[in-house]
Amino acid sequence: MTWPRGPTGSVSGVQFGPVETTAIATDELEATAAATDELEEEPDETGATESARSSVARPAVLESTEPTETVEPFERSPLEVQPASVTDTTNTRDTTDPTDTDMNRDNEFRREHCITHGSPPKNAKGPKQAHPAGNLGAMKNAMPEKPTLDGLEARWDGVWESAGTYRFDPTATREQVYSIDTPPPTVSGSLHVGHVFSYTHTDTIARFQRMSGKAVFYPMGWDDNGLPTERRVQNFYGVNGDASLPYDPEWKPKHFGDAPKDRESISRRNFIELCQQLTAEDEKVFETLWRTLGLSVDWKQTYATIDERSQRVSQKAFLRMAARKQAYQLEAPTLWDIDFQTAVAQAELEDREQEAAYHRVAFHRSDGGGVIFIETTRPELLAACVALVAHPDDERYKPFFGTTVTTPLFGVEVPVKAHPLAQIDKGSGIAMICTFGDTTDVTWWRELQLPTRAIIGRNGRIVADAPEGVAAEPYARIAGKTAKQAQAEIVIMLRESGELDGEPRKIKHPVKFFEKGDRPLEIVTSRQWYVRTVNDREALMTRAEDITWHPPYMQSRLENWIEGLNGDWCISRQRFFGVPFPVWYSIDAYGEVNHTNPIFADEASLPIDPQSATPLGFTEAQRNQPCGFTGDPDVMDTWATSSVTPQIAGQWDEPGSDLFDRIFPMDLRPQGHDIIRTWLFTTLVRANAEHNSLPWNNTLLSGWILDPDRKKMSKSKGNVVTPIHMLEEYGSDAIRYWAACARPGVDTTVDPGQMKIGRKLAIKLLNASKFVLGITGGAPADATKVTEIIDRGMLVRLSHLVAAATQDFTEYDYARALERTESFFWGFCDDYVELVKIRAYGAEAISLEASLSAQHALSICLSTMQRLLAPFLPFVTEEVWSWWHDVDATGSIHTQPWPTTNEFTDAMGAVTTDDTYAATIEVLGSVRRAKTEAKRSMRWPVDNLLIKSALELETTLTPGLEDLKAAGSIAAVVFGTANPREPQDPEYVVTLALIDPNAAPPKQ
RNA sequence: GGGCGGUUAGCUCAGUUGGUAGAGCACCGCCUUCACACGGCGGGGGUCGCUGGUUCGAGUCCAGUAUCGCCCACCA
Repeated sequence: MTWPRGPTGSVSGVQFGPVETTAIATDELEATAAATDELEEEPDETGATESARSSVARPAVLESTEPTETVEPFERSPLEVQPASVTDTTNTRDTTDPTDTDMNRDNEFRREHCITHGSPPKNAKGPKQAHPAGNLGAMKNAMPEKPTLDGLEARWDGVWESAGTYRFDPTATREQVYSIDTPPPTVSGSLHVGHVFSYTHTDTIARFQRMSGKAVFYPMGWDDNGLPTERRVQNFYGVNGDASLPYDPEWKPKHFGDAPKDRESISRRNFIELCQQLTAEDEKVFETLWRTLGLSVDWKQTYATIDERSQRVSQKAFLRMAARKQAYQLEAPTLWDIDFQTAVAQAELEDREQEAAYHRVAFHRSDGGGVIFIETTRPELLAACVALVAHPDDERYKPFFGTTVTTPLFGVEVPVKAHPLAQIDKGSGIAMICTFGDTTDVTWWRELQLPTRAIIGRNGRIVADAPEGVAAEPYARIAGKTAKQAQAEIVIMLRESGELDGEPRKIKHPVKFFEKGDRPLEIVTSRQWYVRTVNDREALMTRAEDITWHPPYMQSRLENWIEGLNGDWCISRQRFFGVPFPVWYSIDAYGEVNHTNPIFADEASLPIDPQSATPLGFTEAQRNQPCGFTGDPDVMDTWATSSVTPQIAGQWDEPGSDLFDRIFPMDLRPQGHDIIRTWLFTTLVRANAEHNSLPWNNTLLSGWILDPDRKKMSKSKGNVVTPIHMLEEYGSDAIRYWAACARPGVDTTVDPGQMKIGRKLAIKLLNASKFVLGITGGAPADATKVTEIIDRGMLVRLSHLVAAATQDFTEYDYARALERTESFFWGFCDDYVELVKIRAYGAEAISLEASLSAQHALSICLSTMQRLLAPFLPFVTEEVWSWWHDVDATGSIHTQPWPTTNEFTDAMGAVTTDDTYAATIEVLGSVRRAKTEAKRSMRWPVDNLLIKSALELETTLTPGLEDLKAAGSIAAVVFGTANPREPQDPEYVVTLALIDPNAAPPKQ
């Protein structure tokens, strides 16, 4: 056996205690110290005495047991943790003189071994016995005997609300503010786990910014505007809105959820009141969810997209656009949903694969020279045909350009035109242009200056009267029919006339739908309000580049969209529950409405409803009368309101308020990537035009939530998981953990496994906090007390973590910050705490300085861990923080400063590396592995640990050797030189020389 | 048709300047209750979609390609 070459007497300030006080367990010594000397003392068999003996050396209890001159560990009163059985042995402690002169090293190490593996368990028992609930009341917020996550949500949500923890400071300057353009959820929609997912991402950022010292402006809006709400109100109350009816203040709904099919017609204002009643209920449900989830929203900063402010802001912004000529009105072909009977915008389209059939139809050449075959999927539009078109280079049709043909059945003479959009290889290469079958028709119609022959009505049926020049008799057979019925009839008629060549060929092709609609869109001519976007393409593209995108690749989504813009933004909708246009039109003496000179409302009068308000210079009696006026019947597109959410939340409309200037341009727009072309784009359009600015500097895109089959979750698919159930089952912190693990923009699976891990982490934080605070007594950390190299090494690591996590958050990579912090935290629990807990408890042989060093390092690290985890696990971190901080006096953990590396400067002293700490836990891991391989408990005593090292590991390891020995129950450590000829680990080989596999397990 | 992203252990996913493949879960084994059994320790498991190229060296860079998903498009 090699003699230890380690330090003599004192190791890094660890001073060996007097021999007389050493507790020795006989059995352990017999089992493990066989190679060393005989025992010198009898063990003390009584647990109580052991406990007492070990406890007396604990710095944490000294102050409250015996006022001695040697110990003053805490600046303020620690826990009352001394065991009842404490005896006056305090003074046996000798912290000044190692006096090892009479001892040979063998004895010294053996004794140390005995102490460390014999005492700590009993030591550790000390606080547990000594922490009756009554005493714990001395804690700021009673640390429970058995910590639990249950009930934390309700408890802390209440505290935060009454304390105003998340209130925005309206006096903060723009530089001090961090403002968030929170997405207003559609309250009439169902709650689902996707909400929880993406809002959690935002909340982690908000909490980080708040702790970083920013005044966080984090409002909540409710999107109760638009069609989903209308649809619910119609079905729930059994009513229909009718803009032509007068408001009836006495009117009350007769049905609640049991409405008959024939609906009652009510005025727009009555209808809107119902919408507001119903959505108010929905908002409560959402708020409950958000509070349970722990969103750090300022609940004083709320709005609804249909409330008075939203209407005022929308109308004000509209009037300004109209004044700038950015908004204009036009009668033009419009994308039209025949069921909702409203115009829809390009952004609200989606393609759906539909069954269709090519019908090969003969057009007779007017010169009598035969027929030209076209192929169409919409033969029912034959009566609406205004031209044929082929590609200018198509040799087959070149001869016919400029000539005319006659439409089958209806006998209309139409020109044959050339246009580059016509595709040579599609169908027969020549297409019929109808007004209007699709958007290409509109392009051709406009660019080739063709006449209009509209036959599809706003209800989707063929209109009653044939357009001019169309044969009336055949037309009568399709009039009044739906498109589908008309198509069947036309096929019959074409067969009868022999102008259908062959049978229709079935195909599948994409057809444009309104995203909320059930039947394909039609294109009808109507008068609508538009906002210019196409002409601003370049400016918008520049704005898109100026936004910082998280993740960056999402930028191309917007650029794609901007490049593909093919028309201005149609903002008027022929619906009821929305923001009305603050516009009237005069009516001339003949009853014709004058649309060219709209009468705009005065900004000061907003919000107004032109259906009930009277324009200046008119009386209400003149409404809808010749020489009178009429109100614009339409409402704004939901995105026309949503696109000014920064202005709404910032109270842009409030005359005396400077709030808007303090929060705009905002810092962050979080949202789903599915609404880049709508919400993100339109907000950009509005801010660009109105403020010549970005609406916000960053946008954070969340991914989709997928069910376990990797399908997008949606209500219609019936695979939606109710978030409330998950929150109840796993706890809010656990759900937040799951959400925060997902990188920005990454589609994510609902994963109960990940939620369990989050719960595990939260529970671990409870227990680790309880344990550490049990050791330190909850005293505040004092960086100057950290002296041990091993403690400083851990803090070096911690400072790296803080720097990295802070950087992650700055880059909106909350997930990486969480990953790092979580990983460090488990290492802290498994390695550092295990390594130093015996020293921190302060067994007899350990110096006060060494013990305090561990205690204060533990305090520093615990405080840092709790704060770093606070953005992710707000409930459990507040709970454990409250155990050792007076939350009432010094505030919530969520308003504490975010950790900075400056906090560690003093504590780290001159130590700049974690070499010793790293090497020590590395060796400790090897010891564990060896014990596991020997199928022994981690507490199994090791008599002699041999470390063969190719490098000078000894020097590195020495400062932490006593901790290593204590944590590994190791009596002695021996260093050897590695044989360079043996294949081995490049750094070292650990051999547990003397585990006696036949020995009995250590006695309890 | 244009664009974007994914493809790494059975599963869910990391892998930041190219340098000996990672985590958690699941699985297997061990340790029992001395903060935590809602625990601890350890182990097995991957030719990083495929093919080329650059390089001393490629999961990482380049060029193709397959496949899944998404966005966009003038889809007769």
